[in-house]
Amino acid sequence: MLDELNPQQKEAVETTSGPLLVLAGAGTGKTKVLTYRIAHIISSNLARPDQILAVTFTNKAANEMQERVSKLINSSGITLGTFHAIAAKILRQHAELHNLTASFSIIDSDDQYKIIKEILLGMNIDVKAHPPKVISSILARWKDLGLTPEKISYGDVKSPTHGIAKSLYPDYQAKLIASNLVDFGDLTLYNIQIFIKYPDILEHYQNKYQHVLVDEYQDTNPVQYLWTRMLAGKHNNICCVGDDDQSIYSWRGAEIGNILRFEKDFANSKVIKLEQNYRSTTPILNVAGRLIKYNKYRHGKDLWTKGNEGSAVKVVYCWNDREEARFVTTEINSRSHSISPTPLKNIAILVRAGFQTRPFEEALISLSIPYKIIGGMKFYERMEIRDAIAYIRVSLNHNDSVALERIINTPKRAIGEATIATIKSYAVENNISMFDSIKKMIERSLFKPKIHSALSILTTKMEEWKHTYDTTNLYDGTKNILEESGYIGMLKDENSEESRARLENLREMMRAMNDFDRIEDFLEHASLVMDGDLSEKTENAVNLMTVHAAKGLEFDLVFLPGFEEGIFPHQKSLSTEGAKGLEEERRLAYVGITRAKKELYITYAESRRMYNEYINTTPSRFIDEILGDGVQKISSQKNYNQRAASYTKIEPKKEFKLKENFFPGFTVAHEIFGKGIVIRSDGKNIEVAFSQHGIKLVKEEYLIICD
DNA sequence: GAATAGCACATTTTT
DNA sequence: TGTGCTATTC
Repeated sequence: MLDELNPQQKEAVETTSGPLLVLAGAGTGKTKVLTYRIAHIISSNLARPDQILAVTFTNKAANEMQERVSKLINSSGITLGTFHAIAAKILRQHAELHNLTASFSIIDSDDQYKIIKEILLGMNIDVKAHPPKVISSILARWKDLGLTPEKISYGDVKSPTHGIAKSLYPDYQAKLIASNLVDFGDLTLYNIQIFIKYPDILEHYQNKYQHVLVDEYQDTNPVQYLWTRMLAGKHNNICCVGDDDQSIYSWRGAEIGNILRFEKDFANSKVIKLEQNYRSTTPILNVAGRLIKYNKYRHGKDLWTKGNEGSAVKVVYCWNDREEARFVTTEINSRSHSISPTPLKNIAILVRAGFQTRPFEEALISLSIPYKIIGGMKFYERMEIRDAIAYIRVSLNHNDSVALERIINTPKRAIGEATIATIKSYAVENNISMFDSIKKMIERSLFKPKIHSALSILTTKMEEWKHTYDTTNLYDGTKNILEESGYIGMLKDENSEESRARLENLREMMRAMNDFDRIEDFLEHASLVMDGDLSEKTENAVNLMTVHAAKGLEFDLVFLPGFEEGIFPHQKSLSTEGAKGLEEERRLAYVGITRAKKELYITYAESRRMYNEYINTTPSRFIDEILGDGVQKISSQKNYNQRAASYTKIEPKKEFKLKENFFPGFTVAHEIFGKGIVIRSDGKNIEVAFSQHGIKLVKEEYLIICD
């Protein structure tokens, strides 16, 4: 088994005792080391599977690791999952120590905003001046640092909004606990609080986990760092794998210092560098290497690869953002029509920020190139899914006021703001949950008849639904709740394209539920694991996503658009984080570059539409930093004209002049050929790339501009 | 209490 | 550019 590893990988796999840091550059076989190490520990009888703890950040990474380990060895029994999932599991064992029950729910950011907003309104604070979103992220950062409400000092208050956050923090926590809820940050934080307060509990886990492995160590925040350290504290067999050059989550509380400090933190530790890259060509690695060398705050690694082939990295000038999109998409189009086409699923457009995707989407649509956006609207973020889950949550846990409020008037039950307000104030006065308050108010006939009957039906049903899953499977149970509540009826009555899609999503969710034994397991999955789309179709489509979302992925052909000052590096990163921000932006660019296996295009536009107007941009400083061997600078237009000559019948010599009305990049429509994009124009004859009919030369009078 | 219209504001990245 | 929120009206 170990023969498949290079010397450094082998050393990392075989160094099983004591603290080990594996600095694994992009594409150097990091997951291979982790999985082989686990297999090696088990097969050499160094530990049993249940004595191994392996932690990742994303569910995707956890799944991949699980899969690859099980191919090597019977791995059942190992604790393998994300920080959040494992911490949730541990917290459920000891929930009562935080005044929770084992069935607590995990809320997402949307629920957080709602709770925070409500507290703000109660405090008579302007929600516009202190947005719940901002406050929620302040609280999250504090939790990342391990700061509980009583630990917030005036030094942590960096703005008026921080001050509001400080004063609201205790109420926020109290509200969560009262509703039997926790947020993301609570999971690991509550864990370490328990570990500190109850050393015997910590010791139990320390004894159990003889080997601890952490993936993407550069992304750990202080609490996660402490959590891992505590759990590995006894046997001290901790293996952290990561790449300081790929630390791109500081805004989420990650501390690159954790990985840079490793040798100081763990006495007698060993550090192994993996530098042989199995992914990219030499030109791509050269570009990546030149760029990242500008960073000061790093361990320092040099990636290399066998063989010297590979086409040059292209740095492309475009005159505006639409032209940039046009260039990229026509480039993709020509690949898929070439003799040896690159499958679309091996092509990615990686943007710095979400708003950049729009011109690409438009251009891809007009050329009829299938694409998928990764990390857009997530399945569980859909309204109907959240509503359904809220119904289930409040049915199982009547105290979950957040879920109750979400669905109390969905479908419409004539319960408006005013009624909800009276229920809440009654709840506060009597120190009971909203649900109990409704029940009491019904008993005392405090509602008007219409509302009285609506609420009494709802609460009675909820008490029934609490036991729905005792006798039925998850599919039927959920269907029952959604039908009896009128939710499905509401969507059926609406009978629109949208409502039918929502019903289909609900069906998809219910089908997925049958993979679980207990409803509680499904709820946990929904709040922690259900990332991306449920339907993991590996359809052949171009991948369009942010660079952040692309971490860990690889593609034959990668486009990195928007290499302009202000976008990449992003202005906000520079203005709020200064030099550190710039280094993180550079790491982000590094991550983007190292996604490419065979070919890489870096593009920049001279003029870009932001908000509503065109602004002129400056090429990114990163472009200057990567120039050198294996880089070719081209201009989108020139490049296009060369190629256009080879596939169209137009005489290549003929000079086209731009006419004001039909600028290249404009979407136009033709009566017969349909929609297309203008390539160039001499005023009378317009060369158009039609999505259905290919490139044609048509007269101006037959075209209309669509945008 | 629900529906509508008008207005303000946005765009960094997310487990 | 579009969306999401608020105020206004029914």
